[in-house]
Order: sequence, then C-alpha cells, then structure tokens
Amino acid sequence: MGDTRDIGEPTLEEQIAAYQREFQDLDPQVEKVVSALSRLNRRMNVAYGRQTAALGISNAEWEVLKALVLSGAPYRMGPSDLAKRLGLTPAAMTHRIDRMVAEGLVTRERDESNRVRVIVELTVEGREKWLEAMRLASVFEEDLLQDLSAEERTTLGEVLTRLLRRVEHAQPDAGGRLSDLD
Amino acid sequence: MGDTRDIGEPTLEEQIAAYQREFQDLDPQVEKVVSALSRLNRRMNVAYGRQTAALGISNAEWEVLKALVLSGAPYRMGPSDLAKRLGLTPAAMTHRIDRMVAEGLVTRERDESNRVRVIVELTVEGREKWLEAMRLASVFEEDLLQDLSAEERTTLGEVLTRLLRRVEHAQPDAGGRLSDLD
DNA sequence: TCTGAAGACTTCAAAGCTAAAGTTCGAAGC
DNA sequence: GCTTCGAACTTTAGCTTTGAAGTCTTCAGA
Repeated sequence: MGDTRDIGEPTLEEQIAAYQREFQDLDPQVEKVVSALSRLNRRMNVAYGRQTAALGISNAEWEVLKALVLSGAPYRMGPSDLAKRLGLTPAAMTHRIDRMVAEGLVTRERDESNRVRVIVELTVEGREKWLEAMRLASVFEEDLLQDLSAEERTTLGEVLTRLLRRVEHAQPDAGGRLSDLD
Repeated sequence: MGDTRDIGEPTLEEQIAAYQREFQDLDPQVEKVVSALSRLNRRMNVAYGRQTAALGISNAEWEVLKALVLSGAPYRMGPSDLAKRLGLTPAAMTHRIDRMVAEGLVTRERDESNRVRVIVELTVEGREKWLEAMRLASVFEEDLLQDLSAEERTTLGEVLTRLLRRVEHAQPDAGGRLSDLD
C-alpha cells in the first residue's frame, strides 16, 4: 500500500526550474508553495500508509475508524453519513463496511426505530486499532515538525487555515478563479 | 471526478476539539498544522479535478502530461520511467497510455535501437492540453494565495520546503519515528 | 552459435471504486 | 386505507489499479 515506488522524482528546485522553462508566466514563489504542499502531503500519506499497514489495516479503513471515533461516543454513524464524510459513494461504503465487519472493526445492524436505516458502530477492537494508529501517527507528526519553533508552528497553522478558508468558502469557476460565496 | 461530495465535514476547529477529546496526548498545535495541510490539499485536488474535467481530461491524464512536459523537449519517456515518476505499477501505466494514445494525447512506439523499450511521446495536442490546464491552474493558485503578502509566501514556501526535506531524507520506522538518513 | 539470466513491457485475475438501477421502508396526500 | 413519493441502503455493470505471471528482447558467457 505505501511502499517505496515514488523514486526518480526531480528535486523540488529542478521541478520549479522545469516549470519556468515550459511555462513562462508562472510565479515561481507561488509554484514553490503549491508544489511543496502537494509533495509534502504525498509523502505524509505514504508514511501513514506504512504505519497503518504495520497494524494490519489499510488507510481506507483507518479513515472510517477516524470518522467514527471523532463522531464521539457511542461511535455510531449511518453508512451514508460516513460516505459523505469520507467523500465516497454510498456503494463504496457498503463494500468497505462489509470488509470491516468481517475483520471485526465495526458492527452493522438495522435501526429498529426506522428499519430503512443502518447503524455502523465501532467495536472495542476497532477503537483500539484507532488508538494504536494515532499513537504512531502522533509520534510521526511530532517528529516531522521537530525543526520548527513554537512560533513557526503557530504561524504555519494560522497561514494554512487562512488558505483553507479561502478554498472552502469559494468555488473556482470555469476559468479557475475563486469567487467568494459569503 | 471532482464533484462536491465532500459535504458534512466538521470545521477544522471542531475536528481538533474532537481529537483532544478522544486522544489526550496530542499537541493541538501539531494537529492543527497536519489537519489543515491535508484538508487544504484535498480541496485543491478537487479544484484541479474540476478544471481538468472542463478540458476533457482526467487528473490522471494531466499527471502524465505534466511528467512528459517537465522532462523537457523532445517530451519522451519510457512507460516504466513514467510509472516510477507517477507512483504507479507498470501495468497501470500500460492501460493509461492505451487510453491516452486513443485520445491523441501521446504516441507510443518501439525504440528502434533497443526493441524491448517503448517510447511515449507527447503530441502537439497533448502539449496544448497541458498548457491550457496550466493556465487554469496558475490562475487558481494565484487566487488561492491572494491574501498572503509576498513575505508570507516566501516564509511559507521556505517552511514547507524544510518539512519536505525532513520527510524525504528520512523514513519513519515501525514506531513512526523519523530516522535521518544522511 | 547457443544458452541462461535479466530487463521492459503486457496480459490476466482480483480488489475497490463510481454511476445507475434496484429494493425496502416510512411518510404525506387523497 | 391506498397510493405515491422520497430516503437509505444494496446490487449490478464497467472502469482503473494492483500483483503476479507471461512474452519478447538483449546481453554475457560457454
């Protein structure tokens, strides 16, 4: 799942130079931020994949566990809520839950008060898997940010949040331009 | 491909509060950076997906075009180099190239000097598609960073690059800890 | 020249996803 | 009470990716 197949990439600097060469009207500063962001995220996902694989679960399953845990006790959600939360189609959710039920990470039962609904509930085992994964992840994340001072961390968090708000409250139109919604 | 199915997410603040509640030994500052990073990246990919879809290509095809263009003239690469570059298996690359040949974005031919090798070459049409996609992407990216001062952009780029170096030159071990390689 | 090994790509079967078409249940109107 | 509509989930068909097996070519050594 998260193996070392991403070799042979140019360095970030080489890549930006190549962009400059092939597409002149590009702000290298902007491109540096965007490229570093996407590359960093890819590497982090590979790392998370390695960690969850070591626990015998996939990244996909980890995401389901995360959604259930973060929903709070009693750790129950419907399949379509989970699907929306994870950005999957309901059909994909059905299959994913199938697998996780078989592995004992969650249970699935009909809601007795409304028999159309289904309730997916985290098992004790599932919750423990999540905790183990979180322990690994938090060590990794702490290590990742190790070289940043407390002030740098705060600033970084604040800047990223501002960018996030900008994409969240706006939709790029056909031309790519972000138009504010509020 | 990149539609608006990611509704129903808690806000970043709610999510961090939930983490605190369910997993006490977690530095909220670290978690904020990591969560914002991953969320921002997800939103950006949705935006890119919308843009490439408007041009009639998929994000997957866009990545192939990008690799070829950035390799520089004459825009040629072998399937396995492309596969390594994109983090795919050679098998997936074969199929992806099939589709792109059918769409006229690239050509595939045997290398005459070594008939085991195959050369994938960008067509003029493929190069133009990439340029169109880049024009859209650069507008979006410029808009995204609009609220950041020149100084903030520089700092952000520099900090992200430092983080990137930290993941690139180190591999998380079983326990998640980053061990330097150099 | 022949043989064996390694490399580069393709083919095949199976996993996981999406979109669209069911299926089942609940609620609202007649 | 019956019908119709809508909601929530599942099923089905088709696509993309993976891992493993297969094919073809090159190269080194006998």
